[in-house]
Amino acid sequence: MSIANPSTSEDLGSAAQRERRKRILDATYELAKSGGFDAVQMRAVAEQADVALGTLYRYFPSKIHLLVSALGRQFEDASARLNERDIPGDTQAERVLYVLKRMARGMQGDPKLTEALTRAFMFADSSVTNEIHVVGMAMTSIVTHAMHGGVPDPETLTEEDVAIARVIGDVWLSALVAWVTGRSTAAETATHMEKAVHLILRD
Amino acid sequence: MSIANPSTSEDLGSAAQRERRKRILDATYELAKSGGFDAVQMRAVAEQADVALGTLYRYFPSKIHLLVSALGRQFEDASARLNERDIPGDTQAERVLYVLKRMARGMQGDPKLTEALTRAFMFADSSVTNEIHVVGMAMTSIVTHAMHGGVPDPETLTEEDVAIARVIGDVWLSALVAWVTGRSTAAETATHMEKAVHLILRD
DNA sequence: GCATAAAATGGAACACGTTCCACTACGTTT
DNA sequence: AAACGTAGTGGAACGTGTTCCATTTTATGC
Repeated sequence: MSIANPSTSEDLGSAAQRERRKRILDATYELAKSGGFDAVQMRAVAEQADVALGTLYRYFPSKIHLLVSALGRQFEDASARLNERDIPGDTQAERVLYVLKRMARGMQGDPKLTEALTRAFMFADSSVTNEIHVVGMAMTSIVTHAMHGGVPDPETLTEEDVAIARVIGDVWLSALVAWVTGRSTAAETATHMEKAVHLILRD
Repeated sequence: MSIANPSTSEDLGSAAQRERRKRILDATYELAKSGGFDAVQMRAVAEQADVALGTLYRYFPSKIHLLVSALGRQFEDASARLNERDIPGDTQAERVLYVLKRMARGMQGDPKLTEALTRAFMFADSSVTNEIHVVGMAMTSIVTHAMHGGVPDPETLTEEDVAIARVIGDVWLSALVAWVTGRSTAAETATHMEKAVHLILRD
């Protein structure tokens, strides 16, 4: 009984199980990318991952868990990639806007995928806390990293910085939802984020 | 053919239609209040409103439209009530926090209702733009009103003010979602909002 | 009043998330 | 190698949002 909760546990189980989990997340990714939230149907995911429906549910107890886990993987990748290099910009605001715009560009390139993952994130309840936390940490890490123009030294990372990062993350999430649901355009979203960041980070 | 889109149209139709619409929204409210999002089942709403299922769908084309419309009614009421009186507090931050706390208290008193309405709001797509807009306007109005400590004179209401109100609204929404989905407590939410508002409004 | 169009009704039917179950395959222990 | 427990399978079944349709009721124009 090594995988009590395969979606969050550190213990990833046997090679076969890791393989299955990967196939499932890959199938989720593909379906989300081509058809958005609605296209990620549990039967379709199971079929494309070559796994029985029951098995899918053993690995991920709901569609929301599945999608939020996929989102977590995306964010961790993005965070790792961004943390590799230094962030250009002379002020905190400039650097934060740089990474936000970069992320926005990535998301606009895959609108269906973004829609699916954002929807899931917004719909998640407390049973998805662990998966959500992964995403929240990645987001905070990305913003604080940008604020400091490099990997944040734990010394210089104040409470205040984290609070700021969270507020920016909140605004970003709201803007993202508005964009994903077709209530605002990409350009409006960009303008809004720009205003918000300058409001919060007046270096 | 007077009600092409009864949920958003200004033309509210005949008395019988207005009456039906009200019964439906009341039923939605009751069900949401006692059982949250999941309890607002279309068959249940129809039955409680004493209306056929098909009729319910004629008035509100989806569960989301229904719930967001109910949310709009709530917000308009709240906005109207708040705009009646002056807001106590010496600084913008104090006044804004005053109204946000007031609203938070109201929502915490009806957690199921809040959960249902917030969920719907987060899940709404572009087909619900009109209903969403009602909510957004009410929110902005509440915040700008608080910032100015009274009904905002259109003269003194700058672009900047509106941008600030929107950012605060965004943070508030994110915080609300976190609370509603059980990912943060009421106390944490309050603290977070306090920090955010002081960050944004440094009078 | 009557004819006609619009709205409402009751209920069947469909789609997809989720649950459940009987059965099979696989790996571990002895 | 046999027995046992866990994971996986295939598929039926259920709940709820949504659609559809035949029929009845209500409203409107003449």
